[in-house]
Amino acid sequence: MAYRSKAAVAALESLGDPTRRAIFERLSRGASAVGDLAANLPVTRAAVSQHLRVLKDAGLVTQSAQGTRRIYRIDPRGIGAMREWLDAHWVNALDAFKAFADAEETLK
Amino acid sequence: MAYRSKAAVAALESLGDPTRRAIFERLSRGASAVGDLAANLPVTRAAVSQHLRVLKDAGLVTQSAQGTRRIYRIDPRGIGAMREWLDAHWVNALDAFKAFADAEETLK
DNA sequence: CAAAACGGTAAGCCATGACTAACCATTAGC
DNA sequence: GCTAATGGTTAGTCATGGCTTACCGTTTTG
Repeated sequence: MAYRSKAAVAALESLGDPTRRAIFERLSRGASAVGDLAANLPVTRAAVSQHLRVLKDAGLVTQSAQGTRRIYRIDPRGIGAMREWLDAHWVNALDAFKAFADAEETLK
Repeated sequence: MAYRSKAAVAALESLGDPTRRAIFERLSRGASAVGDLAANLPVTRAAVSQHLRVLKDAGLVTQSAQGTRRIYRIDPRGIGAMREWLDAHWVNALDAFKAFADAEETLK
């Protein structure tokens, strides 16, 4: 589970940036090449390339070559890791909240 | 849905920071006062207070007074918004992936 | 093989934001 | 009412990281 949570942390870190979120959202609607992504964003191709590297290192996207074009697409595993992280903390939070509510109750 | 996704974005933005994640993880294991949080973190109380404000604005935590102490606890709604955001993009990604796989198939 | 298309990389600039120190406000307890 | 406890706020510093420009490598195409 340690490596899972590490993946989740990397994913959270990555999606904290607005531009990376924009890239991620675009890719979730379909795979795309670097230049095509950059054409629809207010930053240069170089910036997009750098962001894609971060997203890839975080396990959120995968890359495949098609001639000179690099096609990027969402890697569902990255989302999965985040979901697990969120769910774990959600369960914790609900337990803690329940305990809190019970304690409140017994005080009355 | 717009306001939901806005909440999700704020949550993602917040949890991009390591210190805020540490605070969030601690709170998911139980409510805590500002001073107690700071005592277990490598930053000052002031920094923790600032982070808590961000987390609160993002809908990830709630606050309640107990004497002079401010008790912070996880707000499950924040996590919920993030889950929805993730799930929406997950579905998109899976659809896109399926379409991609089908296209690959028809090429053979 | 030459030129074009496509992207990754390096160096450098600059803005954002995380942090601390100092101060102020509120509540509790003697 | 005075003191301690608790924490929010402000001003200012500094590092992180996002962006651009320029350059280089690879693959395709004529």
